[in-house]
Amino acid sequence: MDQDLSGFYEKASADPDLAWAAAGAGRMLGSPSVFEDVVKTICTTNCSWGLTTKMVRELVAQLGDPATGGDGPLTNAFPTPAAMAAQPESFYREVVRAGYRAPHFVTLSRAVAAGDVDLESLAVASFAEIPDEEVERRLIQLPGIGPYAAAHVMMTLGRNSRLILDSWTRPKYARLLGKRSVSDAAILRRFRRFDEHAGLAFWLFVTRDWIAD
DNA sequence: CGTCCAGGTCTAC
DNA sequence: GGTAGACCTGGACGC
Repeated sequence: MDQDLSGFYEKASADPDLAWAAAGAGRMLGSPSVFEDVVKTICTTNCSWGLTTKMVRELVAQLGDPATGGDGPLTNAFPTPAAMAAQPESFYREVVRAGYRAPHFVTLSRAVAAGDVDLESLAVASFAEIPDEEVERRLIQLPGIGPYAAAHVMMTLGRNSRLILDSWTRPKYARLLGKRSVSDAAILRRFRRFDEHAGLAFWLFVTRDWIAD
């Protein structure tokens, strides 16, 4: 919530389809840690939302620390990298039901727990210190993270340049335009004017109806 | 009961 | 650089 989006609002107010957002819309809610957002985002890939929440629920129920999460199993904290690193691949397949994502969770959590991969620095680094290109490059290097997932994680970091293009946003955008489908190139062109806020502009465009007005 | 596919990614041409 | 194929799961849908 501490992001300064005045630059975005300036451009949004000049766009008839997004002028409404200039009243103060615009943050993607992030998790307490980048690790948590990365894991959760992997859980959104190539599956139903129902399965996504099921996998996350299982991770939290099985590996989350009740002591730091409040009272009771429903408020467990999200598992730490170390807690996830201690589990074998079979746990992620058989208990979490993560399927082919299982080895990704093992590789990722062990790399983070061992200090070989530093995700949390991405949350505090300034745009000058680590430009979006570099953040995206590092994220895509992670197992199970591709262009879609990198864009999604970046939004939670307040890095709004990349567009979240997936099987939900693409048809939603096309539907809002009254078209059967729209190419990615056309979508990118439409939001190019928002520069470093292009991803946010696109996201607000396709989620506008989530906000009652 | 078989096929398709959902908030994709990765490998191999 | 662009693109088929494979890949876990589980709910929806057709037969």
